This record gives sequence, structure tokens and C-alpha cells, in this order.
Amino acid sequence: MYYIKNCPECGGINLFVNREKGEIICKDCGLVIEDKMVEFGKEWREFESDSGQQTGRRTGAPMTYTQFDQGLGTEVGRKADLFNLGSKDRNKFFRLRKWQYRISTAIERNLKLALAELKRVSSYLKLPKMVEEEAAMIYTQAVQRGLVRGRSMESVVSGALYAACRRHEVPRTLDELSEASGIEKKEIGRTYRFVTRELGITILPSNPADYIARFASSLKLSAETQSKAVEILEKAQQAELTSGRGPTGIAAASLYVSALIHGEKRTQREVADVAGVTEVTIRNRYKELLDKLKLDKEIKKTKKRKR
DNA sequence: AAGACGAAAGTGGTTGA
DNA sequence: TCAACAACTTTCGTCTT
Repeated sequence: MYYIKNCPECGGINLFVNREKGEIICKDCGLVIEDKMVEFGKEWREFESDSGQQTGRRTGAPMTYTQFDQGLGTEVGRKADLFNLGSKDRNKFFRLRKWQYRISTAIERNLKLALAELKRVSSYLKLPKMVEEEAAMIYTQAVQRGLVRGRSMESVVSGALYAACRRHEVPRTLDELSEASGIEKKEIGRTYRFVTRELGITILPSNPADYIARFASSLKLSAETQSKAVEILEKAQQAELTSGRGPTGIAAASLYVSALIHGEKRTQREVADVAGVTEVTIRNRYKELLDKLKLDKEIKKTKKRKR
């Protein structure tokens, strides 16, 4: 475990733990100190997915929150419910339960494999527990509704993970999901849309700000630059530069500009790579930002300061 | 020589008839 | 179901540092 007393950047003691995103953030300077809290206990989860696939004889119950039968057997088979039923409905009840049993044995193997895959991808992307659990729920529901038919199990798993990420405001790009799972980007997108529509899951459009922290830390940008980027982002949203555009492109451009202003120049290429967009997109957004938000002054300032 | 910039053609997805 | 359309990408040539 980590025991952090002071922020290593500014020495402040105002540390804020965001469990859902798996981050520890210094409220004084905005530094993201640890964004891999999810890795705790990773080993035995890896172990689970490895051995589960090799030999089918592991019958010990998996002890995670993502057990394969979670939410499955409970739908029909609650004993307490019996007391609420008239005798007429008893037959129906038993028939339903028998049917339920058949279904569950039929899809049990699928679900077990799928959840192993889900854990693999999730730990590869270092996703928080909450998200993993949510994804498992979504997948389970998808299986129950027969939505997997005609689609590969892996793609549905990826789609469920993507949806779960979005719902928890821990967005990963489709590219990242694609890399982690080995599924085509468009395929993930397709199943993601299908599954969310069929299950009636509402997803808010992802907020560019959610990407900033992650991009900034993989570009090793300072906390000031990061918060400046968020600031720029807010202005951009007010100027209605964000609607209809890809959130990653906006986030990337804001970061790029912000880095320029703070004299921590990164090439468009570098920013484009971590954001998963092209330089051209960054350029377009960047140009729009400059036009509408009179940021060119600030950039010139730092240029002069350098001399 | 590398990065920034811009034009032009191509791609995949959404929308509206 | 098809065509128009917007956003984004790819590719390539030119300019700037």
C-alpha cells in the first residue's frame, strides 16, 4: 500500500482520493500522484483468467464480484418470493425456474470465458473496480437477452467495457480498447452502440475534460499546464466550439495550446499520438481555439519571456 | 532536418427522404 | 435503402525554425 503524507510536487497536505477514477489528486497543485490504484490485487486476478481458460476443471467458485452467475440465478429462484404467489402461479413459477436453469447451464460456459476475458482487458487498461463490475453486469444482461448471437464474445466484452467506462466518466478511447482486446475499432463501436441501445443504457456524451488528466500525465506535463488546459476547454465549450467534434481532439488541442503557453512545448505529433488523433485534427482545433479565444497573445508572451 | 501548416481526396458513420 | 453530409484521416507538398 501507499502512504502518502505530502504532495511530492508542492508539499501540500490537501490530498484528494477519487476512488472511482482510481486517482489521488493534490488539490493544491492538481498533480495526479497515483492513477494506478486499481493494480492492487492484480496478481490473483490474472491467475484466475489464466487457469480458467486452460483447464475446464477448476470448479472452485471464483470469489470476485464478477462471478459468472451473479445476477443470473437470482432472477427467478428466490425462495421468499414463493410466499407471495397464489397456488395457481406455483406451476408457472417452477416452470420458469426449470427454464431458467436450462438457460443458465447453456450460457454458463460462455459467461465464464467472457468474464475471464473481461478481467484480462480490464487489468491491461488498469480500469477501476467499479467499471469492471459495471461492465460485467452489462455483459451478463447482454447474454441473457441473447445479444451476443451473431457477434463475437470478445467484441461484446469490449463494447460492455467501453460503455462502463463512459458511464463512470473514466473514458478510454476506442483505440485503447481495441489495442487491449485485439478487436477492430469499428466492431467495438458497433457492438457498443447495439448493446447500449438494446439494454436501454443511457450514456452521456463524454466530456473532453475527462481525458485531460490522463493525456497530460502521459505527456509529462506540469499541473499548471493541465489546469490551464481545462480552463481553455471551458472557454471553448462556452464558445460552442465543442459540439459535434470528437472529444479527444478537443482535449488534445487544449493541451497542446496550454503546453505552448507554459513553455513546455510538445510537438503536435506527440500530443496526437497519446490522444489517438492525427496532427491535422489537432491543427484544426488549435486554429479554432486561437481564432475564437484570443490565445495568441498569451503564446507570444511566453515566447518573449524565453529570450 | 524536423516540425508546423494547409490542400485535396478518401473513409466510416449519421441523417433524412 | 440510398444519397447527402460533417467530422476525421491519409497523404503530400511547402514553409518555418
